[in-house]
Amino acid sequence: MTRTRRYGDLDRETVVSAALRVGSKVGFDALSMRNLADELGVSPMTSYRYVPGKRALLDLVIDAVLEGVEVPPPSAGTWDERLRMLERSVRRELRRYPGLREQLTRPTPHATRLADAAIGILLEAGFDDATATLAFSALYAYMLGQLEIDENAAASRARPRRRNAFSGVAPRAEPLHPDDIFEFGFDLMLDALRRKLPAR
Amino acid sequence: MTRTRRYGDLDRETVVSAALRVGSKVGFDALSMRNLADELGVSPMTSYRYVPGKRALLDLVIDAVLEGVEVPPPSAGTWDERLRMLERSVRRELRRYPGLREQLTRPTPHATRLADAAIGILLEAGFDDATATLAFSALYAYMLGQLEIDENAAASRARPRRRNAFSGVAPRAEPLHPDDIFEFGFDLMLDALRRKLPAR
DNA sequence: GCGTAGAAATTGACGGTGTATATAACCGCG
DNA sequence: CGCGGTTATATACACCGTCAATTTCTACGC
Repeated sequence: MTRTRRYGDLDRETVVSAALRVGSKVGFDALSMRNLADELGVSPMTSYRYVPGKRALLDLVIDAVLEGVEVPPPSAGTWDERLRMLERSVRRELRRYPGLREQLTRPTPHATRLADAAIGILLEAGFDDATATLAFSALYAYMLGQLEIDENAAASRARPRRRNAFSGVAPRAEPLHPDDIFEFGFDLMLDALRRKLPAR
Repeated sequence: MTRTRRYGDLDRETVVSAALRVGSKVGFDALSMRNLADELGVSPMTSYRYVPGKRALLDLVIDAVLEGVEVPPPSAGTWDERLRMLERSVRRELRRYPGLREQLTRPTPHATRLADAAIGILLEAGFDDATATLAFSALYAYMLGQLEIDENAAASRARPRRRNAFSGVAPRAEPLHPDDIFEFGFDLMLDALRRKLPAR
């Protein structure tokens, strides 16, 4: 496949998707410009013609992943249902590529698109600017944190070292599905938010 | 200072605290076994006699920082007040060392001590095992996520590149203090949790 | 068909990383 | 003093991101 590459047929998108592939295979922490070049069947410096550097490449990868998330239209349900769908989609997409999350450190175009959408939903629901902003921040932080926790837990599981729970999955209860853990906290926030809404 | 070092007077604790110092100075991402050695006035491989490797060193650093957090005793207030104090302390400690948080990937002894304490408080409050676990996970995830968000925001601020909000601090509202943002979401969760408590 | 400009890809190097291994320096004890 | 074990160092390896110089290729005018 990547063997028969002809002179001109490399472009930014090909590089980005190869990076996504390599990252998924070896982990995004182990993604390097060199093994990316191997995947492309090309020498290490070649990618630099299509991408300014590694940091920028990762931003592009993130953005490509987030591009797949679509915002539920108003017809999809009430504000809280739509918010849940949106946050679930983002979460699902990020969980598809473990290790990518920690690279999400900057407001890429699609990240801001999704943030704006979430805030928009909150504004429509009747929250004022400040509250909508705060609520978004809370929901987003929660999602990020929950992702981080279960990536760490998954990593611990992979390298067993010593059987030890914690990291959100407590010692006493039998292991719960990450989705259920996630929904629990999300519900807490939505419940409290609903109550903050001015009566209509 | 680190100049007059005599033969035998190096130990694990000295190494760990030097690592904490270097990390605070140059950022924990830029902490290396080599600049750590410089700080200690010693050659690069020396630290390996006191610490198994870099990953383990970082765990020790984390644990040392978390050691400083004390659990509020029952006399300190109601369950929710104590939970808030605890989470605030952890947050404050982690914020003191930006960049350390992303190294918190494993259940070090003091991390589990604090997690157990938090779950303990929830159990005392009257939650059953499963709910206490879930609630802890939610509160902890939220704190982690909020820390991540404002570390990223701080990094963006440091390297201005392009004036752009997002990352939890939305475009429309004037910048809020991270503490206020944090408390907002924390309140949401506590409010909802209080309501879940079986009537007494 | 040929020559050539410009794009595309490569080569090689530099300074950095974590760490395995082998060696040297030191100190206390007999 | 000498010897043994602890402690520190030196050296080396494989890998990293990326700058700079160079080579290879392709498309186009003649």
